[in-house]
Amino acid sequence: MKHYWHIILYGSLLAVLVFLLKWLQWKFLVTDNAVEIYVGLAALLFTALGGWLASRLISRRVQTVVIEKEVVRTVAADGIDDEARRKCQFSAREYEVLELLVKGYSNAEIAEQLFLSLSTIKTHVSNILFKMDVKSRARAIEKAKRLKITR
Amino acid sequence: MKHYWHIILYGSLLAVLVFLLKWLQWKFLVTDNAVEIYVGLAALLFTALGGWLASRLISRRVQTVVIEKEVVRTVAADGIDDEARRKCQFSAREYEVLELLVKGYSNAEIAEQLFLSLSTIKTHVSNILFKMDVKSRARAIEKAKRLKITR
DNA sequence: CCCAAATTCATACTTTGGTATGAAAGGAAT
DNA sequence: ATTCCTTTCATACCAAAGTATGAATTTGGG
Repeated sequence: MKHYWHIILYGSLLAVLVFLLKWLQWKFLVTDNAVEIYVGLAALLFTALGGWLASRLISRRVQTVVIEKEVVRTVAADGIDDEARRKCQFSAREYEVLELLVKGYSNAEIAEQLFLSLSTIKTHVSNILFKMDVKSRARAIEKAKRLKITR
Repeated sequence: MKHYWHIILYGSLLAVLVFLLKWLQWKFLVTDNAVEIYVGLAALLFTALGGWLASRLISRRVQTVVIEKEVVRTVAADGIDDEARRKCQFSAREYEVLELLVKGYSNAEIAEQLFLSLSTIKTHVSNILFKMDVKSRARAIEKAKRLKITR
């Protein structure tokens, strides 16, 4: 709606390029295989143009999804600690451990399910608690459920 | 990495179109202004191609954003399942302890808040875990939240 | 009043949780 | 190639959780 300038810009570029091509044709038509050159050139140019155009138009879709991001902000307004969220950038493994931890599994059970040693789970859990800024798995469970960190 | 076919397909299409344009040129070059026609045609074709290509390549980003959508939906109204709680037969005090336990508080913190000794809390917690048929406070928290026993 | 249940507290003990530290191996980015 | 991050594991140590048992006090109902 408010992006008419896209079409205008595209039309203008089209016109300019057509004139450019006309000029190229007038200058190089004396040689035969010059045609392929500027056709290929035009193809590349317009492919790039189409790609740029599509990327601009698709970026609008991303912005539409960003509206759903604002719903996240709404949750943040309801009590999500943005600073905590940034600190909570879990690694892939840590998130796996967290999912089981939140289900109430003990370290030994998590180790068994992920085929890892108890030491490894202890390390992961310790790092998770640090990243979540809590001092016990009980608080981690409560916080994770409250902030909807896991499903 | 595993999308080499994109480039291959693009190259093939480019070749085909160049040959097509060559044929158009051979057929319509007798007339002068036919040049603008197939140049415009080529422009449109390659613009569309570029757009399609870009849309295919960019479609991934949109999916990445959608993941954050799942974090959003949270505002579900949560009520207490009285029946689930009655099945556990908690005493008044036990329920008080349970409410704090589910919030992730440690035994010491619960004792402090209820003005009771640590021993008393341990007794209550132990009885709560027995009544809930779980073996750790972590599982108790998970179960209580899943069955909506507390607020 | 008496009984049963609830509440409180303690002591001792075992298990689990959590921290600190170090180290080794593999992957990815510069 | 080197550096950084992740993942893995180990050992040691301290704190917290959980169990078992016993006991004193309170409370509500028959």
